[in-house]
Amino acid sequence: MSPRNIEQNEQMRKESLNKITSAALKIFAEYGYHGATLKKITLATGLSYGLVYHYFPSKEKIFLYLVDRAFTYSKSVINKVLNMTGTAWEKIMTLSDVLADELQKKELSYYFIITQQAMTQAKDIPGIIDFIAKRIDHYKKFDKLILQAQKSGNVIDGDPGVLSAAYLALFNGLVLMMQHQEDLKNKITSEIFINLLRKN
Amino acid sequence: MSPRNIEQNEQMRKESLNKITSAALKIFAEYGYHGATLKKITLATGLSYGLVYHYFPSKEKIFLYLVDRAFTYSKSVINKVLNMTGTAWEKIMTLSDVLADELQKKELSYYFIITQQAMTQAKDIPGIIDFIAKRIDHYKKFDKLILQAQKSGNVIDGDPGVLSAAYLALFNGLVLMMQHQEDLKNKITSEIFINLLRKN
DNA sequence: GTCTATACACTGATAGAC
DNA sequence: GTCTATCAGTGTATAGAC
Repeated sequence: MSPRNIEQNEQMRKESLNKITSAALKIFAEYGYHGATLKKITLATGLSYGLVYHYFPSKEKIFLYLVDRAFTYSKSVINKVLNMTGTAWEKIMTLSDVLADELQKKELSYYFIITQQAMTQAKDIPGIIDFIAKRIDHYKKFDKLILQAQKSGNVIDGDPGVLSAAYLALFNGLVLMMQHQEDLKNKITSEIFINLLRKN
Repeated sequence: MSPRNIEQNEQMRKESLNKITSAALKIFAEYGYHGATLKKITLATGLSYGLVYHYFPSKEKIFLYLVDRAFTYSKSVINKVLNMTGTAWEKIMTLSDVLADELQKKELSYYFIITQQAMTQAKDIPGIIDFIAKRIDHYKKFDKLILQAQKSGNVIDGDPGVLSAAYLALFNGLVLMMQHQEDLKNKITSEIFINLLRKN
């Protein structure tokens, strides 16, 4: 019960939890919600089977925990750009740079994939729809950004909601495509995203 | 054994098979490969559980059958456009029209979704990677089309492979997004696709 | 061709020792 | 905090009657 032991325990706890969540993220992303089994996850951690239940009460809760982190992550990326100084169009260009950059990283891809899964294959999880609805509002900020950039003549005409959906769909589609098409890596630039919206 | 009975049997066979495959397509698309259970599928057909195994030897084979049809379907859509008369750019515009149109239909969406699943969540199926690799070659024809349209100055500069990947990714992303965002229906026009590639 | 009943493996979750 | 052993429920697939 000495201070040192408490500290050590806390450290062990952190490490194990981290191993579990990052293994779970990978397995969920690679096999889908139902295809991901606790066995696959624990095998990927190197830890024992039962330990997962020391940190999470159920498979479902692990998934929801990760989906929540996914939204937190993507929120932080978007907010960082929104809070910059500059015109709406400059912000869109910066966001495109950031996204093209993030596309190279496995982690963000995984987060986007499990969010996709939550919305499409996890109907069995009670309350998942509300869970996401609460968190998805954030993306509406991007609609406003597009509207502003339309007014300044940088973005093509059209329903801002549709354009932002297309922008996100393009990103999402590329994330998925890169999962099984390694040769695309490093070839995707922000130009692709910008061209989708740019007026002349 | 009279001719009439043979005919009737053939008819019954066709109907049941059709019920099974279309129900399976829907369930696979809505729940993911592993989330789709034979129980859900048979429940959706209205037929009995065991009957599925009269037509398919395994769940896996049903899925592969549908993935194969998915490629056949998308091939036919692309080929129809490619075989038209006109410039490369005209063909791209026509394809964009067709895709925006198909996006409204449930069936093509389902086919695209299960193809996506095959590539991301179905690693458990032995030989699935080769199965897809054999069929995916077809999309390279679109790369050539883009290259031609670049030469005539209609499409932006850049790696044709990347551009065609982005074009497909955009379509794929929109398909997925429309699964859980009904309000996008009828709002997506071919302009979205064309703007991704258009030069000035 | 269609159905119900059943075998068998796997999965999520729990119990209890260390 | 970590582990192994085990239970109950579900899923795929099969057997056999009609």
